[in-house]
Amino acid sequence: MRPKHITLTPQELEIMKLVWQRESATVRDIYEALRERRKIAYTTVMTMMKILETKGYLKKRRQDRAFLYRPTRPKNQVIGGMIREFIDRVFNGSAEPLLVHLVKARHIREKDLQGIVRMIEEIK
Amino acid sequence: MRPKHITLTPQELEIMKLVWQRESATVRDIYEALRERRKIAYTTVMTMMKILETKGYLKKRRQDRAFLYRPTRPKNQVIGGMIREFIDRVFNGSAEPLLVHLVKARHIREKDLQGIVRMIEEIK
DNA sequence: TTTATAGTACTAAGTAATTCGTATGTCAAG
DNA sequence: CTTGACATACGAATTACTTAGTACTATAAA
Repeated sequence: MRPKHITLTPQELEIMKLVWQRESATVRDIYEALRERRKIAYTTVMTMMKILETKGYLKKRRQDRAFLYRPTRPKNQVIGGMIREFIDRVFNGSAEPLLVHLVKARHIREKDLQGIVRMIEEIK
Repeated sequence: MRPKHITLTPQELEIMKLVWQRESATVRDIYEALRERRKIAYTTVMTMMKILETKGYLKKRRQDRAFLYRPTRPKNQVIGGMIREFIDRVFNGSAEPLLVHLVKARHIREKDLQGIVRMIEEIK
């Protein structure tokens, strides 16, 4: 049996993106960054960051009076897990149909497609 | 408050996949297909299919005593919407980082990568 | 020293998603 | 006619996710 995949919920991801941008951050840092986009309470952010800590995505240490949070895992690794979960859920674990969809649906600009071709050539 | 899902939830998707496979299906058809994989109640499937109908993903007509459900939208269109939502949420709307990730993380088999290169060549 | 401020801890409530039980109706077999 | 199988309708419990209020603590300012 495949181990249960614990991925980030939408709001958790939103916060993690901001922490990754900063390397480390306090609740207030993230609160203010979120506040620029929408109404949210300080304690809501605190609760979410505490959840992210218990889930093992953040670790904290005290800095002066407040906690300073740092990511425990690199962004690429976590995002990779989310892609994996998406592929499992939507395409039954096969990545190729996703790739086909991306290319065919023209979600990608022409010049980026050429970059992809070069990348593939390098790998093989 | 969590933003309402504009796309299919995981369980809704699981059911829609089975309906798409069959072109049309009764609650019992889907119930039996799901039952092969996991324990689930008949009425649970019925509730989900009713939800999918009110959300506009399925339409029904009576066949003998039971309802026969049909998809209202093609699979490709719905899956495309889910990919779009994923890209928006995880990559802030930009598809290239996803593509790069797929290629670099070796989620794709070598021969499929070559197929992608051919597909790109055809497009341009 | 008293008060205001900035922080955490704890609790709880609202909403979405998932699950299933019970009541009820209909039809066919006995 | 009665019974059993199978279907829907309706209601509701459960779990996950998101949000935020209130109480308390420590520091800084007056």
